[in-house]
Formats: sequence, structure tokens, C-alpha cells
Amino acid sequence: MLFRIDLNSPKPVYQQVIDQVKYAVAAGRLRAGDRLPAIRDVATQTRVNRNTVARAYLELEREGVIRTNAGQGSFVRDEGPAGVHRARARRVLADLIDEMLAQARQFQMAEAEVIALVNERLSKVELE
Amino acid sequence: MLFRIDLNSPKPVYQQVIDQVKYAVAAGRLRAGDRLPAIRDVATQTRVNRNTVARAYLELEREGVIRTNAGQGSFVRDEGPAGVHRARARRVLADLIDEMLAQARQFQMAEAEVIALVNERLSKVELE
DNA sequence: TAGTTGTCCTATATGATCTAGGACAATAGG
DNA sequence: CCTATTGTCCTAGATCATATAGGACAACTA
Repeated sequence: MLFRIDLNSPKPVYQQVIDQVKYAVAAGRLRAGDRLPAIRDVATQTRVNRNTVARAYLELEREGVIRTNAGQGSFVRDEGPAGVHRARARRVLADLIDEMLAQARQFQMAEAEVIALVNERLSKVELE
Repeated sequence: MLFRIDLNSPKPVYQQVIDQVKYAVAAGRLRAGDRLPAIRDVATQTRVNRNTVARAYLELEREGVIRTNAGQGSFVRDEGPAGVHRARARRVLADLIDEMLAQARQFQMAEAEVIALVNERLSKVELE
């Protein structure tokens, strides 16, 4: 696992670390039990203060993505029963979609136009 | 035109004003030539400092959404030949869609599953 | 025992955001 | 001409999030 930090990004550094870990886990590049690099190592390599990296790891643990123990390091957690997370994921995504559709209605966009736009973005985003 | 400002939102107040004007224009609630409320009036009604509102109006003028003259006020600009407002609406919606797709990717959802979910919500939301 | 690791702590710096209010030119309407 | 309105410009300060800096310590490993 290596991090790419952009100091000029509007996104905070600690958030970039969080997102990159989450993405790596979702993409399968990091699997349950895999160890994350040590906070101080990440800090050195990315030239970021160690407290900033620690903040990211702390948040990741609070969200249940990793487990961490002093002296050992931080490790990707087991997923647990897949069905539960799956249902919750669907609910979260449905809310986002509803919000998007509400905006489309405000713009008086036709249904076909919205679908076309979704497909257009899908082809660009390269899902999975 | 009236504004709804949420001081607890992570989105800056001036950005909320900008977005609400843009959305109103894109949705057709504000049309070319329509006058925006005076900066000081908006500030009073929303209990926001007048400089904050002025910053939003300034940004809207720089983006070509409105034209403004001291002593007169601010007015929605003509669209021009290209359908600028329409294009802006598409961009706003594309951003929302991208955000949604990013979340879907985090959830490791297949493309087909996302599309199915969009269609499911579409049929419930009754677009237009 | 010595080194690694995560954690906690205080202190400081910076930038964005927001507030506060003074001052002024352009405009509109008597 | 006079007055009120409107947008604009200015300085000043408060607050918050982010990030840096480094000291200290407990848990763990070899």
C-alpha cells in the first residue's frame, strides 16, 4: 500500500488517506488481515506530519474499516456477514439517487435525458 | 427569490447563495432580466453579513450568471445562443451522478445493479 | 532490553469563512 | 439639487479546520 498525496487538492490530506484505504479495500487490493504501513512510515514517505496520518487511521478504525493495536500496527478488518452491509449500501445509494433525481426534476429534465447522463458518466467513471 | 441558509451546513454560506441562484436559473424560476433581491435585503432576511452575500453576487457576476450595476441592482443575464444555463444544469447533475457512482464503487456494486437501482427510484420518484 | 508502533498531549501556523462597520460612486425618484 | 438605494471597496478581528512540530508514554515484538 502506498499513498499518493496532493497537497494542492481541496480535499484535506487526512481525507485523501482515508479514501485511498477505503478504495483499496473495496477494489480488493487490500484484504482482511492485510497490514497497513506504519503511521510514521507513511508520514515520512508522503512528507506529511505523523499526526495527520494518525488522524486518518483513527477515523478508519472508528468506521470499522481497520483494527489497530499499539506495538503491532493496523490491519484491515473482516467484513462480517455480507448481507447486512449490502442492504445498508443499497439504502445509502438509494438516498443519493433520490437526491439526484430531485435535482433533475428542479431542472425540468426529461427522464430520458437523466438516464442518458447517468450512462455517460458510468462509461467515464469505469465502475470496478 | 428567497434564500434558505443553513449555518450548520458544511457548505459555506456564500456558496449556498451561489448554488441557489444557479439552481433557480437552471430550473426556470429565475429568468433573464429578473432582478435579484438587494444584497442588504438578503443579508437582513437571512441574518448573514452583507459582505458574505456580496461575495456570492460578485462570484455570480464573474461566472456570467448575473449582471450588476450600483444603484440599480443585480439581474439575471441573457442565456446567449449556446443555452448556457442548460449546460450548467447538466454539469451540476453530472457532479451529483459522479458522487453517487463513487459511492457505488466504494460499495463494490456492479454496474448493472446501479442502473437497476436508478430505474427503480425513477419509477417511484415520478420525474415530470 | 531495545526498538517499533499507536496514542496522547501541548503549542503554533495558516487559510477559509464570516462578522463588523466605515466610506464612496452610481443610480433612481422626487 | 437632494435623498435614499444599491453595489463596491476597505480595514479589522473572530472562529474554525487543517496541518505541522515535537515530547512523552503504554503496548507489543524480537
